[in-house]
Amino acid sequence: MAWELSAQRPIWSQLVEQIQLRIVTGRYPAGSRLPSVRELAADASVNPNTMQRALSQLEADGLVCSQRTSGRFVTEQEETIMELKKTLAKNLVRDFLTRIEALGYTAKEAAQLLEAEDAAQFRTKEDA
Amino acid sequence: MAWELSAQRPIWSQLVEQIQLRIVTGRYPAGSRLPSVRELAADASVNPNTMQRALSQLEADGLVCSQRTSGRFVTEQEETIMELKKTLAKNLVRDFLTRIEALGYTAKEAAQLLEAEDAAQFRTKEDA
DNA sequence: ATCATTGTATTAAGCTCTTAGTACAACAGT
DNA sequence: ACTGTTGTACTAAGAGCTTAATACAATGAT
Repeated sequence: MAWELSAQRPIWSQLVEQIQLRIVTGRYPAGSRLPSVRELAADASVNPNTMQRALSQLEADGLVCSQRTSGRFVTEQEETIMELKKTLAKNLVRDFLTRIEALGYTAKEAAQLLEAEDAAQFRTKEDA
Repeated sequence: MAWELSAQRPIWSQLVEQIQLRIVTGRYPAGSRLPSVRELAADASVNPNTMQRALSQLEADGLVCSQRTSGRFVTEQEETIMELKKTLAKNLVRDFLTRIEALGYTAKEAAQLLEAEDAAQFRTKEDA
């Protein structure tokens, strides 16, 4: 999955989310070394300062730690990562429920919409 | 539902979404007169210019129309409103599916998470 | 006719975000 | 010892968002 950045929100914030995603999905495994700030920035077509800001945030959250001159590493505590994954999922679900109910749908109807959309995506993939 | 504004995204954009919500849920019925720009701005604790920008966007989308000096009115075409509701719901579902799958969950697991969270919310409401 | 209210427009200031460019100390590899 | 890479820090500029403060023409109510 490449970097997907929108101008509608702070880029550094989107970078935080997408690096989190790469960590919880194992693309950046626990304890592994991250690409350098400059490398990540170039890959995302973003200024190094912006990437640095995102990484500082991740470091403040305890998800990565920097070794000053040898690079930056993902935390070795796999439990922290699993917990993050659960939190992200729970927030996603909670936000979705809040929004869909604000629109006037019940949770049951939301589940039906979800099934319908999933089936539609499945068909699209099959056709491809 | 009061105005819920975050500093993380452009306020005018959030105002657009929340006014859309008030329209599709019938709080601002089709054909009805909206509060004045200044009134809405004061209610949302926002600068009139910011509210004006949101309303201009809604007008460009054909959801409201202004009568220059007598006020602004919700479109009378209820079909437009119903269509917006469906579109908003579909986008919500699609985005949720995309994000939850990016986290590593299948659509089925997502549905289970949804049920679990809904049950949790139900319990919370019962306790209150 | 008068006056308040309507949408709309304009200018200025302050803020955050982003980019660009530069710089420095600490370490690894040679 | 030297060189390149590392994270980190700083300044400057430009863009967008928000607020503040006005201003104006058109209309409705009185």
